[in-house]
Amino acid sequence: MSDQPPHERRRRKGLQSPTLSDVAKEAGVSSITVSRALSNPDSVRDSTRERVEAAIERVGYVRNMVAGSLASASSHFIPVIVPSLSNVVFIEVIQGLQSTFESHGYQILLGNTDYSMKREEELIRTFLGWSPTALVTTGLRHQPSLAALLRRYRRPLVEIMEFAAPGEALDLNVGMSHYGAGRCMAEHLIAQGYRQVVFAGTQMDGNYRAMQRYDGHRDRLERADMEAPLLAWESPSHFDVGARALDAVLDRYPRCDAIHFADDVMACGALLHASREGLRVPQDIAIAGFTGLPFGQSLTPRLTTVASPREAIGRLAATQIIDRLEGREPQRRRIDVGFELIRGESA
Amino acid sequence: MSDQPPHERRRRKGLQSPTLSDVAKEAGVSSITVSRALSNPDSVRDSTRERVEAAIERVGYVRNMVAGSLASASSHFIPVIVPSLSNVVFIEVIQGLQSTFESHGYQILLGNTDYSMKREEELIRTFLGWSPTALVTTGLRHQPSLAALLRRYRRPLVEIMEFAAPGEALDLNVGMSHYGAGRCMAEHLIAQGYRQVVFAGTQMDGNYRAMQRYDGHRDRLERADMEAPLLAWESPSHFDVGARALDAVLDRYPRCDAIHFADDVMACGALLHASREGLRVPQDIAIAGFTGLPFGQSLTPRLTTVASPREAIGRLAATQIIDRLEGREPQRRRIDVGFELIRGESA
DNA sequence: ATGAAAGCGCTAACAC
DNA sequence: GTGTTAGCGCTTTCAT
Repeated sequence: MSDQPPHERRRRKGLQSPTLSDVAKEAGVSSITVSRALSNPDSVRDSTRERVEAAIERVGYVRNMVAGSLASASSHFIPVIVPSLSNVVFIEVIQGLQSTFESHGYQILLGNTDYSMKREEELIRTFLGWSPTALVTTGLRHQPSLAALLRRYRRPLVEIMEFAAPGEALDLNVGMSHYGAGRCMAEHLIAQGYRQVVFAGTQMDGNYRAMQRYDGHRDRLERADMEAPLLAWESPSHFDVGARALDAVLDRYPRCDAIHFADDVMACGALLHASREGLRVPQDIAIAGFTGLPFGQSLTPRLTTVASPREAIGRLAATQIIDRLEGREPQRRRIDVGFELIRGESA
Repeated sequence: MSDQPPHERRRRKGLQSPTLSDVAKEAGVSSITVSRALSNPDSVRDSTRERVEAAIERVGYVRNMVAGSLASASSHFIPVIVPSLSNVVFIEVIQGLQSTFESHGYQILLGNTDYSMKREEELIRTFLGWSPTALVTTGLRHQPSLAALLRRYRRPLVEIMEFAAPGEALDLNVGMSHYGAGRCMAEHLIAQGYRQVVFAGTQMDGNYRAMQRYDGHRDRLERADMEAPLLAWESPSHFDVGARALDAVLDRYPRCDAIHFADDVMACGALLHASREGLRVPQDIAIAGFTGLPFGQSLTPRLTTVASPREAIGRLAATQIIDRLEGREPQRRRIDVGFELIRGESA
């Protein structure tokens, strides 16, 4: 087609940046050869590749990734859906994913659900329009319509943070047992001799992994014939909330001797507040957390907590995906990254 | 393969998901009408739009953003280049950007330079291949070849974190004076009567904004006929580094009465270490930081620091871009977000 | 190892 | 307000 009158006749906004065929002309080859020299250098002769590279340099070619993705029906994008960016945990997971993906040429598309499953579905539906290479999402619970969609998805999909029961995950899975973590800490508190333990957390409805930790905590306590009161706040976790939680617990449960917090931020807030108020930890009140953030370990007393391998979750999830993409079916489709009890002096 | 005789004959992997023209057929209109109903609903008649929407629903259409971006030579991607993801500061900036962009339908592409200008150039060159709508990058210093490239870039570009001198920024700019922040704290320390102040920071070469703060600090001290020794570490900022810095300063500068840290993380590490070691702050040694992180304000004594409006930088940068994209030229091309001295009890 | 042709699915441009 | 046509710049397919 294109009955070009004299010469050059790009109808649209073209003529801005040089294209593959500009490079091809410059190098005296066809554009497909340039394409190959770029995406699979070994498939062209050395001398050809060198000429192409020189031509690219000369014309100042920048590869158009959008066109490439359309033609190949696959971008190098990998959406990563997390429930929050205010929580360091997810930042560290993202770092683990990012560093691994980056070295393989994949680019993360970040989606933040604010703990809303509805938002998760919207985000994923939008991202699917970008022909993503793979998908990473947080948790095992999704809206039924999204779950149905994802079951039909034919590319690698990893659900992170929680360890799935056999058959529970949609595809790949990297995570830990939050129920187990909660139970583990409860076990420790019982062993330390605490008899009246309150669990305190924030946004326990949306953040159902915190609720799983509570479940583990409660089940273990009930097995020891102890009650397991729960105090929950609506605001996101913050030092201040931890401080207020400490006051509230002391007020409402005067005989309470230990608080099991749903996360380290609250726990540290409480720890610092206790020291300001002249309360001795753990003698007057014991404090335990979850996550294993560095600054809990810099405080005096050091925070007793359960540490989760956050960056490892990111790295392993990325590795699972890359294995699959490179044709090596991952050895294990589900990976339990485990957790570790850190015995500080606070509980 | 697939030498499909008469009709239907999608040569490639097609036939997976429905396309615009499938929807068009279903709705009994042309595909451009469907396109318009999607991108500019007001440009089609209500009844048409409703029929289109119903058709979309029926065939389960997912819009192909890649094809759209190719045809319009513009994606809805906005690359955001930051030097680090381990530093909360940039996380908060990203949150500010993300929340604003998201509500306008733009998607961030995150790039992490690890404080390398070379890496910055590589990242931006790659991202340009995605036909980004705009660009956000950190700082005013770039490799000359990148600066040249960016000067030719014809879409909104914001350089964040530092406030530029007139004519210094490439296009738009949102930031603060780091020199001024360093000087401000030095001023405060002098006014408090400290006579031997050491500046301590990490990665002062790559992180030249920390060096600007040191410059402001040094200039102010020298004006008061004081020396301004600098202690620098290569490792990234961390509580431990702050603790070690405290030891090192006490060892090498026995008469030192105040330490001005390049950031709050180090400063808090030092503060906690001091309390472990039984040093009184500020009587034995005063400690000052920079950033204004919440947990510095939860410690006892509270950290004296200079707070930077991090999320505001993100929001304002995003707003600048959106104004420009929507045809409203921003009132000010450079925005100084300023900083604030927080007087804790630590210095 | 290289090339020619045919789209990928959408939107810009220009009718009507 | 809606349709027709011609690409956007690349990669797939098939041939040599």
